[in-house]
Amino acid sequence: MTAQVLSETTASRMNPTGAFGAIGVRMQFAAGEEIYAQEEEADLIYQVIEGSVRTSRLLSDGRRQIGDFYYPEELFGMEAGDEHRFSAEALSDCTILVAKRSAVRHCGDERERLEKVIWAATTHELARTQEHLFMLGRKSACEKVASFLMLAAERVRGDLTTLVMSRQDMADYLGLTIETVSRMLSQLQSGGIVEFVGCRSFRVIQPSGLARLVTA
Amino acid sequence: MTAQVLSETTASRMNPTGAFGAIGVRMQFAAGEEIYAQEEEADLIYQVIEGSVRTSRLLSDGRRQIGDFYYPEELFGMEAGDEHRFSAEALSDCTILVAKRSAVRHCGDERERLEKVIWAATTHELARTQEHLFMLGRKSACEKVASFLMLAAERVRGDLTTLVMSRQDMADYLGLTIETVSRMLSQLQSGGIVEFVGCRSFRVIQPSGLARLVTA
DNA sequence: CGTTTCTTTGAATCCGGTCAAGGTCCGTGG
DNA sequence: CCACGGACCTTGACCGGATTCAAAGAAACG
Repeated sequence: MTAQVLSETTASRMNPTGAFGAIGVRMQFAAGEEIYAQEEEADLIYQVIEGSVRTSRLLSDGRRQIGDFYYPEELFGMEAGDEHRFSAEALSDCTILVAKRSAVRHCGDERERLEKVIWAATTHELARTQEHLFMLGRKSACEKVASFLMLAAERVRGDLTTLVMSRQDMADYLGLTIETVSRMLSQLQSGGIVEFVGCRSFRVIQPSGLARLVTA
Repeated sequence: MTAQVLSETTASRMNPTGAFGAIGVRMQFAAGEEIYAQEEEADLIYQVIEGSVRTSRLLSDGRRQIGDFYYPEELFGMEAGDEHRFSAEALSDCTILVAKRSAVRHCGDERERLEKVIWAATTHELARTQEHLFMLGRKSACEKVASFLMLAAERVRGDLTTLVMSRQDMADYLGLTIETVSRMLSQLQSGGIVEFVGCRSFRVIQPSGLARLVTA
């Protein structure tokens, strides 16, 4: 890990309201850099301050599954019961707040609040993972891609949504190949459901049409 | 829910060491009966005492995804951030210990222990879900079925493993059809990897062959 | 402006799904 | 005790959606 650790005082000066306040340390990661490794045991918990992060799991033969994408303010790294099943990498250059879980215990009046925050993030993570699971198990390629776009669009205010990840990342999140993702995107576009502006930004033209494909 | 609620004193007499001790209530469910519904909000947490349970999610068009299977001593129902994304049904006749989460808070000296138990179960659940997610996204039909058998066999001591679920349940857990599951089982059997004794019990003949297919 | 990387599109292939038939296991009742 | 019926499981033939392989096009970068 070649990431740069900022001093705790600097961190506090820059963002005194990060989820972990005094016990967190800021770190910088360059795009593509690993934040933690698969099978690494860790007592750490992370919060995105700036940039975005993906968690992924790699098989020896190169197959990859992406767990999730994380954006500013979101916590990640909760799943380490004993060790991480997924690794985490910076999608873009980013700033991450890192805190030691065991430090929460010696945190006095903050303790209660911090435990609540971590608990909420963990159950939220579980819910998201279950949603993702369902999508992988029972949705067609077209429904998967439509769901993905819909989720991305919901994160944004304003009608233009920009994707922070590559087609390969989308494919590995959805359990598809890049070619299939690309084809489905073209199909959704020629069907008048969405419109792309360059390959990383799009606009939903027919929300109802998109919603129908998502099949909740 | 037509399940029968046993009195708390009866419950305590029958199993004084259930995870939730005093605050738990025993309930009986018949095979196939629903324990809680999809989208039901609940502050409850459950422990299998006897029998087995599956969680599942149904789409309006009939597609179903099974979340997981639960066996005696295991906790389930943790994912209700706000509401359940999956329903839970009894696979066989079973006895379930049900406790109110909010009751844990007023539990005196037991509180610490109970919170720890629930926390452990939740992170364990998250880890299992991630494992399952990976399987659905990136494994072939054969690898999925092999993984399923391996997991089932690991739960058991002695060489004969009995499956508590139908082929349909397996298929809906693995994101496949019953026909494909059946074909893969036949294939594993004719390849000398496993041997079935009736359609619900099997024995692993070649552990290394099975492990190779699981592709960790 | 050239090079590299990422994305799209097309054609051929293959894995898993669909449809259909037959088999097995069990419980019920004659 | 055996015959019948229904639920579950297996197998086969065919089909189709997603992958693979290949090439062209677009975008990012120095």
